[in-house]
Amino acid sequence: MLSQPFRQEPCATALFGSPAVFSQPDEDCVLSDAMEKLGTFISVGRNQEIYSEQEPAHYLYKIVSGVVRTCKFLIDGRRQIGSFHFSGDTFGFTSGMTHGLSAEAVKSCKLIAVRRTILTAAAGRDAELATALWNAATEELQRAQEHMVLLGRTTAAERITAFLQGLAGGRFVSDAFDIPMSRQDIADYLGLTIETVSRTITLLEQTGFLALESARRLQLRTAA
Amino acid sequence: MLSQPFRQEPCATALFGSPAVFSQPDEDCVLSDAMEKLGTFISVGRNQEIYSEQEPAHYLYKIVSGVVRTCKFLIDGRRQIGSFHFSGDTFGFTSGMTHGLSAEAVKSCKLIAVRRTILTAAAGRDAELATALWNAATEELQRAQEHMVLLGRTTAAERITAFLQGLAGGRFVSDAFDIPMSRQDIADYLGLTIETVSRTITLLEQTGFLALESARRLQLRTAA
DNA sequence: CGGACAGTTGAATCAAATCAACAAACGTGG
DNA sequence: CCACGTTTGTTGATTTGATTCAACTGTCCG
Repeated sequence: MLSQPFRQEPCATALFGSPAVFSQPDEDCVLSDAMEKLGTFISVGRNQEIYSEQEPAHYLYKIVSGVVRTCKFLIDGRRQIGSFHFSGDTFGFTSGMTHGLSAEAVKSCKLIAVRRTILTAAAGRDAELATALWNAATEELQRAQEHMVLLGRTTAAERITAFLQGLAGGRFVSDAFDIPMSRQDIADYLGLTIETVSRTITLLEQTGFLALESARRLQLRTAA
Repeated sequence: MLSQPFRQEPCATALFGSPAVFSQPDEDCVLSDAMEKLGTFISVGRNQEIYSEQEPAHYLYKIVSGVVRTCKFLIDGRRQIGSFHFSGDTFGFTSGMTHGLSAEAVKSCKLIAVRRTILTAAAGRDAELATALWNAATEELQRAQEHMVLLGRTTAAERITAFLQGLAGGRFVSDAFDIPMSRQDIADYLGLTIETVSRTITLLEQTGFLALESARRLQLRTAA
């Protein structure tokens, strides 16, 4: 199973030492297979909530198709998107009984939902599955850690560049691709405002770093 | 086992919905006990490196005493501290074969190091330990997710406030406590500069939010 | 066609960074 | 114990990258 988007090419800007900004292709399918076997199928529409912050965490989810964002809100409405998830990804990892983030469909999604109790029970009988679960959690942790660097220590242009390269994944340069999320989603993911996102993309286009086919579709050029 | 620092009181500013900014007291000691049994004892001096980014990840560590920071560097030297760890904490979780962050002693530390292979083998035989490992990883993930909100969507004053409240933990107001890390460490943790950290602390002192006993020791007041 | 979003662009403002100087604390050795 | 250099922290003046406020354009869809 090759999850199409979000594989990271050797970073063009050479800013980062480590390669993977987003989720990688799922090498051991132990977890995936288990979820398909144990889970039930659900559909959610665009912008529909899958679960919300503070809600008891009964399920883990695997994405069959679509895109999901997980996010946190401050009381005054400020929003931080923690991660985007794509086909093949598993999300919903939580410590404790309740979700720390909410999850929403960026566009309509087909999901497989597995009860945590069932999955952990299966993991108790299957050491390989237990390891796969642990790996999935640490991979998500690693992505979060990389994202912290982006949020804490980089400029708007660097964030947008890294984000788009992550989206483009292993694609060849000059292959155009779709941006499934809105500018507001990108802004809330990168810790910026919509205006800055828009301006910076325009700037990168003028620099020749990318070419916009439409607002939601573009291609990257190698040149810095 | 009560790890002294870093328990979160109900957030005074009511900014955040969720309680735990940092590590909580270790409720199930399964992991801790296993590590003590399987691990070897090591000492590291102040600012000494425990492991570095990209290095093969052979060990997990439990802190007996001292404070550890984990961090990532950009090629031009910019640094982001991902987390601070205190007595009782376990750190060194990694997906894949190599560490994604480096770890350094903020002040001299006594650690217990356990080979990953040994720990995962033990987890294969002990479902309870496997669960404990998974929990530890997801707890770290949750802290990372909360930190992303801080880095992406809050002001300098909010970051400093949240950080100091996290450090103070469950202490009573007017109990003074030590700050084990430098201003530079705080800055690199919160995505700020030393100057801004220093200025903001001064500001919070003038506001009456806190009282500085010395640069490395202070007490919080409830009043905003 | 027209209303509602979604995205872009411009001008003014501001929070934090930068550049620079100073002060306080620390450790080391005479 | 004090002198001295070094590190760590504070404060001031200025600059700047990103935000804010505001207007405008493009696009989708009944």
